[in-house]
Amino acid sequence: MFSNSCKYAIRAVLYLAIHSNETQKIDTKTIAGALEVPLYFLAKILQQLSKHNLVSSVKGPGGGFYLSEQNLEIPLQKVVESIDGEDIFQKCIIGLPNCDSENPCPLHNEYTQFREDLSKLLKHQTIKEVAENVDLNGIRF
Amino acid sequence: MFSNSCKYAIRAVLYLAIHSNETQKIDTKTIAGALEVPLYFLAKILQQLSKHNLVSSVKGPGGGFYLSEQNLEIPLQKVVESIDGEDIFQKCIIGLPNCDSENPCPLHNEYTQFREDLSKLLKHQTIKEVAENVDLNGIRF
DNA sequence: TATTTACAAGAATTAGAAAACATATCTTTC
DNA sequence: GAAAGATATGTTTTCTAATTCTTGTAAATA
Repeated sequence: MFSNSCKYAIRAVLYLAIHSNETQKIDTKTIAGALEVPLYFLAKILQQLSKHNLVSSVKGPGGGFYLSEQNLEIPLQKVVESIDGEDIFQKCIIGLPNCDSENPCPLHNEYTQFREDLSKLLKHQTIKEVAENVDLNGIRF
Repeated sequence: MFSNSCKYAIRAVLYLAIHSNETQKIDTKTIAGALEVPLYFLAKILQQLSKHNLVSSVKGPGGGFYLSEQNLEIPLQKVVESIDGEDIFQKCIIGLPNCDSENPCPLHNEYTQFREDLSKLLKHQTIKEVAENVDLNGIRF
């Protein structure tokens, strides 16, 4: 479903949502250690997210990545789109170019149902909201 | 979600379900042409399916691939599993090793819902049943 | 206050692994 | 002997990973 890059991006953003703020920046090494993902690979992903203004960063001593109040209001979908492309949820599940409700493939309806469920979560909930859920339910990442 | 190989496999099997039978074999070239997929790549996939006894084949002149009555009773899930592995539907959507209902990741519940929907289709419906739906609704592949 | 120094992100390059795609040869069957 | 799958090998492309160098910032120091 998601690429590895995208999985790491989601986890990193949620991690930052919980552990960072304007005055509490976190460097790549710490994040990579906490999530147990490849350091340099994660660094690249964070740079991509930074370039898209989905996470904030400060260079230099005491610097690192963090989520600003603005960042926290972004829907999680933006993170997914910035890594895996905007059409990840629009493509046919078995790869047909012209699969839609008019010409559905055999799996179209089941898939559409899911797509809407997950899309609802990603599109309408902000990073902040998802992260708050994480806190509440003792969810791990 | 599915690999290209798996997408091609699903489409090829459904194509065979509709257009072939014991006396009506279809050669790789024809299938690849109909589905507009790479010939030699598809050939390899069909051989994998054949080795797993998910499709039937006959060599020599007039030979080709087809689905036996037995093949038609196989759930589509077997096709997916034989190409993309058995655990494709059991893995956490953001890659956490110990994500389950006890320790759910933030997307766990939404994903579980989908997994069950799609799994129902793949596991409990035979290739024959899915293919019949295709015929009924003028679905394309 | 100006300058140095260290730290951490940014950017570009290289390398390795895996997936996708292609070809050639062998084997079976008609 | 010709047709068609089976097998084995080869190439290309994409994805993932690692390295190195550059740039910017903060803190220390003279």
